[in-house]
Amino acid sequence: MKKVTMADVAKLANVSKSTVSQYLNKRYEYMSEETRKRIAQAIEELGYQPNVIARSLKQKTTATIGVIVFNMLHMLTTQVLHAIEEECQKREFQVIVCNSGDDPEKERKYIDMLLAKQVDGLIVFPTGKNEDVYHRLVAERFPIVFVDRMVPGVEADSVLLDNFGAAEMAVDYLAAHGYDRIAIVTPPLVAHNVPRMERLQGFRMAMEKRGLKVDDRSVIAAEAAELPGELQKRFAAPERPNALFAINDLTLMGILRFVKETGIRVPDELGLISIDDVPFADIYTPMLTTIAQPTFAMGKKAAERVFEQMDQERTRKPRVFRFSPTLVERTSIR
Amino acid sequence: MKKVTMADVAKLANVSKSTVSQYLNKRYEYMSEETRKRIAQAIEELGYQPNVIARSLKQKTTATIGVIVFNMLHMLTTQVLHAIEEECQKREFQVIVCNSGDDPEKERKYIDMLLAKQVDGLIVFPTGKNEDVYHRLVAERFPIVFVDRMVPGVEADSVLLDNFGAAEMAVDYLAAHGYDRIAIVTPPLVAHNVPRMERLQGFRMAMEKRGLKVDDRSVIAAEAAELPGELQKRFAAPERPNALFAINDLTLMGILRFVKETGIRVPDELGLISIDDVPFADIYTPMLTTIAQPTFAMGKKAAERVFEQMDQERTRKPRVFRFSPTLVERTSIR
DNA sequence: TTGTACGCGTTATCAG
DNA sequence: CTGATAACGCGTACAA
Repeated sequence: MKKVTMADVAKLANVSKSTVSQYLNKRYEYMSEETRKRIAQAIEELGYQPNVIARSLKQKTTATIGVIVFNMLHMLTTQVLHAIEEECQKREFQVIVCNSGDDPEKERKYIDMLLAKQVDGLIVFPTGKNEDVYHRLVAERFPIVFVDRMVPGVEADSVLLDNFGAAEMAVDYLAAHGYDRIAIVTPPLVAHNVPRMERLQGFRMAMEKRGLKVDDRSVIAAEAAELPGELQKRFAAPERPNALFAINDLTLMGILRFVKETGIRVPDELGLISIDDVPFADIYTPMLTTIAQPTFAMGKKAAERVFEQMDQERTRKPRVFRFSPTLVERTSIR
Repeated sequence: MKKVTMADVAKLANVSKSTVSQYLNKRYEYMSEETRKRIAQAIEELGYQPNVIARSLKQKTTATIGVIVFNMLHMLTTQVLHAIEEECQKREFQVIVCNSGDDPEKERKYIDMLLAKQVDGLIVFPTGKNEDVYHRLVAERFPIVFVDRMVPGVEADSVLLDNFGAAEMAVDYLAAHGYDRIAIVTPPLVAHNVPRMERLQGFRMAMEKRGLKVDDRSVIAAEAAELPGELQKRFAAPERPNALFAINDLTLMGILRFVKETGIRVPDELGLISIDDVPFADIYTPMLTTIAQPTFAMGKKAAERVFEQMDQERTRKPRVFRFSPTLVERTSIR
């Protein structure tokens, strides 16, 4: 049933495979009106569909890119993916999506599989732990771009948030609104997680610049599940913070849970700001002031860059694209 | 650089291509320990990666399935996709994700592209408007399963929520808790959107069974953006509802926006229940009572079914899998 | 146990 | 303008 091939079309149209191939590739110029029609009709009649696999084998290109993310359920991922897909759609490219679950082993395996499948490019939200693979890819000039996180030492295009700026923005806004005991809330800090560290650095610098002291108690780091408990502890101690800066939506959730449990009043007792513009931000009471990432633009840029790398042979120096966050003023800050 | 092929390995190992092929396909049995080692080493040395495309051409199978969704940003989609990906991972399959944006044209185009790419199966959140294509696929016994929505008249595996039961569950729960003027809130009703219609039917039946009257004013249908306005109107009129049943998360958002604007007190003035378990359900005040879809199980089942269809030649009669929703009791109902 | 030769469906080259 | 014929990289009878 699906076995109708170019040869069949050729036979029916009384031409050779080559001619049919020409036709399919729109090289009509050297073709009589007549044969053209015959071929068109034969194709129609047989319901012929070209076999892309065969074409790929010959042309060494698959019109496919691979995307490896570390958490499919994360909203950032979803939105960036969406933008990537949209950009690929324009080019008639398709996207293979893989979820590494932030496991370097899986990531490596996926990269291998995707390469074996001859994808034309790769967009990776990297675990950061497979430097050797990344290096090899870059050395081979294989089109690749990192998103959200970068890998220090690997010279590849990277599409990132201006994490430093985002943290600074948070502190400045909080400080400008009269909060002086600000704590940053984050998942556990691990060195290879660049955005996390950058946000922390940005926080530290901004605090110092503002003359606000930052000590152990200014940074609250915990796994999402433990966060409410951790916060309880911190708020039981003296000099409790009067403002919290959540590094991402997940920690925000933890904070909100804590707030709900204890009944602390936001924004009067506690100012709240976070990175990532959660969908319920303006439905919550109070409405949540956030620092939004331009997820769509980031996804789009990532896709554009792979394509550019594919198109140009020459060795363009890899670039790091820093995207500016947007402050969305709402009412979780007085 | 990436041009190292089986022939190269064969040459270096001093064997023929076939032997290398044997090796790669783990047919070690007919191979001396010695040659095996030589091949292994040659592969290592050259960094050889088999070319899956060539293999696919020969074997007519690509270890790839296509998934076409109508809204990548919807949470249901994300979660189902996640489950699908996970299931594919076990089988070493990969997933090409396409977003139709609920546009039948795009859907059709994507199906064609995926078939041309020789995917081994298809999972579709169908727009419902391409019956001819669906029929052709089913007639050809091409592995396909529908998710979330089904297409009446097309005999294919479908993985769906028990929409009827979900609506009934909502009404029963509301009624049991003393609410008697219940309205259903939904996006515009269009006949080909099966879940929407099923939920409406379930609502109607359940209401009648309970002896609750349902008239024009019991169903509030509007585009997400217009919803708050529509609700305003409805609540200005006499006999305003004292409970709302949101058909999905999007309409829930509209309701919440309306509630926030008008200051209506939930659950005292207004009971609230909705299908889809939004992530902020237990963070919101009051905590939102919801009817959760088993998204993960649904995605898993969908993947399992494509695989089963692929595995068995014989014509199994297509089945419709109805998944039961789960009531998550919280406090938006008194 | 290993090698030869052919086929998978297209595209590219180069005569005709 | 059209048609042989040779790749593309791999799998596999069949032969040795």
